[in-house]
Amino acid sequence: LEGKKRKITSRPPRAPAATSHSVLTEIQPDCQPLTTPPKPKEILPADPWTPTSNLKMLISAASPEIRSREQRRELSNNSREVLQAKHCLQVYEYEKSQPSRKEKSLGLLCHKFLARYPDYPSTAENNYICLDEVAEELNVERRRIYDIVNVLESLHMVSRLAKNRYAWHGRHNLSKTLQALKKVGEENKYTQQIQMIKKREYEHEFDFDGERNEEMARSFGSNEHSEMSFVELPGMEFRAASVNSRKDKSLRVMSQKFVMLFLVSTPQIVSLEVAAKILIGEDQLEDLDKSKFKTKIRRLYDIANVLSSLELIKKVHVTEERGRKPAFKWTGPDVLPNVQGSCPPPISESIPSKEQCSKNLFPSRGKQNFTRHPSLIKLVKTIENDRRKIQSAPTSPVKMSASTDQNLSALPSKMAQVPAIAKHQLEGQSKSALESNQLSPEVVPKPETPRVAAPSQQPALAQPPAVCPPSHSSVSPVILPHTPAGVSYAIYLHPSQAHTVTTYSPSFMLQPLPCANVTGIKSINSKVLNKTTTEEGDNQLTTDDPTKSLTAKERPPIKSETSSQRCLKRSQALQENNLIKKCRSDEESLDPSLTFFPSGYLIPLTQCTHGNKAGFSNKEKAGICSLQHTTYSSPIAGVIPVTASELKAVNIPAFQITPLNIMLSPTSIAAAPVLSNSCLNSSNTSSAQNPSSSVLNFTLQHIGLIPAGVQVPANPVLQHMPVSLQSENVSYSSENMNLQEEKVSKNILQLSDRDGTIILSVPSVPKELQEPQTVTENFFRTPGGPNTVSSLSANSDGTDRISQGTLYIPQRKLEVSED
DNA sequence: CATTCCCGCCACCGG
DNA sequence: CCGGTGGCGGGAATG
Repeated sequence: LEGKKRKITSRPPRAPAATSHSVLTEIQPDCQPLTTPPKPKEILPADPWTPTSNLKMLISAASPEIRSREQRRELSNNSREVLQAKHCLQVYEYEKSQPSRKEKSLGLLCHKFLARYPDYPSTAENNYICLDEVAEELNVERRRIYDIVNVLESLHMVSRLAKNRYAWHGRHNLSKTLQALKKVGEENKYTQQIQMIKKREYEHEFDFDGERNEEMARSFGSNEHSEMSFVELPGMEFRAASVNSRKDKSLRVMSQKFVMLFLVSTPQIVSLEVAAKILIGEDQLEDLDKSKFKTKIRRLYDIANVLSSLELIKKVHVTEERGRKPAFKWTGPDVLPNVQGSCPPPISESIPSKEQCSKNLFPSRGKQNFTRHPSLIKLVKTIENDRRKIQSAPTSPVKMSASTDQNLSALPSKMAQVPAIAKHQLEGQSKSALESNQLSPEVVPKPETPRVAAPSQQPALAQPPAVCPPSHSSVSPVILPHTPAGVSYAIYLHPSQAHTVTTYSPSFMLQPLPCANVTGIKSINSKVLNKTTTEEGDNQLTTDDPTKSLTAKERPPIKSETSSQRCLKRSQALQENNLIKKCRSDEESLDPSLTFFPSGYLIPLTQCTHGNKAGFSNKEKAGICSLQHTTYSSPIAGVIPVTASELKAVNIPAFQITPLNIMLSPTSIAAAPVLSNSCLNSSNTSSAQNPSSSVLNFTLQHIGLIPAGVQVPANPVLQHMPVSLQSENVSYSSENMNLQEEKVSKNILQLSDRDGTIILSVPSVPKELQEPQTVTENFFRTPGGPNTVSSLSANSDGTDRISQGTLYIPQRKLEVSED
């Protein structure tokens, strides 16, 4: 397998002047000598020597532009023949994909690879992978397989058995792995590091190097131990150990770290740049080696491609003032904080004291969830001890104990039916997603099944409730995980009220109500929301039907419209154009009076039907808003039914933001008086995948915030309650974002984010908002803006304090776009 | 030109 | 010592 094929596939990139003829002559020779045996592409059905076939080849090989150009030219000349040729050509192109580079992309290869194995292989089965075989079958050099396998290994989707041999585990371990990774990520203070980096670049890089370095050093200093090694899963390690010794392989570790970054940062978007810097910085901080950086980026692309194939992330672009940067968005399953028993990990940025951390991380009961990590040891010795105990504890041959934990995946295949469903629900299911993907990339199945806090509601398979233990937090939010459809159903109670509800009483359960539309809220929203735009892109896999989506955006008839099943999704172009117009028109229709949610936050509820997911694939296209039936009810006050389409419009956030104090602080949320971490966490997880995602995000944020703003008076009206926002969520919206969101963002408050760095901007501030706002973002700089803010920052010592700062108002908005 | 990232050389390591 | 691994970076394809 020498490099022969390479020659074959590669042809003159551009043969502009070349007539079909000249090109042909050139190509022919090349084609002939093809030596690579089984290459599909080489197998040309028709006789290669025919002019037509050559032409076909040529064209197919040519880049689109050339192709079209050529076609045009040809048309003018001998249209007849050419036309035919063209036709054939097209057929060809479809049948046999063009030998473009994309065909050989790691991502595609990975897809092929993954297609060979089930996501959830039965435990008993021997799922062995022979690298040689695979390489051969997939017709690629082995080297490439290593790339794939290495990142799969980093996720424990495979493990090495021996030379050339791997065992396939599929996604059984995924959730655990992710948990572990998240944990480690938190321990490593990745969040801070990210902030650090962003902050830095923020301030024009080296302007204040001295200061920066100090901070940098400090932040990194705490995690000196950074030479993080491979994170293992308890059950897995020795298996691999038999043959696999070095676990610190860079690609593997890099992959893990990369994933950690996603899990730890709140808008689950990580730009390559930041990732690269962090991954480099860990080892040698301040080694601004350019080539090194470049290499790192290359590697990250490799990893990202595989992760993308796994549908854990997807490529997006974050547009800032400085143009758009490549980034990736986490689309994988939301990672639950931890085992049930443990208290929910704090919000990503707020790192609890070590003791606390250790407690949280290592609840005495949940043994299997720990990762053995050196860095941890360094950090907390006590933890280490705990860990040992835990780890040393006997582990059943089966990877994980299927006990009460959420390891449905571990369930024996017997329960096949149930488990299957459960799994899907639990973890973002990829397979189905893949299939569905074709239709609409947008819909990413949400891992968790919706569950209600009330025991009664729990599905049979019920995993541990997402709810945090009552004892744990003063505020008891009821959190419902997201549904695949993207409808989130979390209910947050007013702190005061929630407070009383330690156990989730049925009374709080949401019940579906007839759909009624709520209007006016949207208008409100428009004022407060941040502006973010997401361009929808699609990857190769996704085929989007532009036509469909458009209609949805139209504002549904207000008030009486019942089931407005509008598809909010629309083509990018349309989106862009329309948005603006839309926004304007929409704005007019403000109806402030419609402030319904007196006391708790309303969160869209979906019926907890397991079946939901199943359907998603179909619907996505039709309207991502298959949510139409979703009803939202306010736990406390009346129920306000809202149709899905309205969902976006309805957002709570609007008035909630109105409150004078806006605390934006991803990092310091913990500092908030009464705060339920669990709540926050769960809220964070919402990703912009869903149609209403952006709105949801927003909502969630607020929700999360609410708990933080504990001070909320009993008075249902939230008006002056301090609200802390998790800006991250807000800043970015999914591709499905609809007009309202857009306009919203424009009109009022802008929360932008540069890659997760939160920036709060208030372009046009409503009077009510004029007052000083509280922003909790440590590194807010004071550009001299009119707005002053106090920022709450977390100090290294673990204490949070509030410092004065100025609200930073960026001129640019953050845009996340897919490409 | 910039972004992506394929390709495969070759060091390294385990057997 | 051999063959599997996989770091690494040139530079091609693509945007």
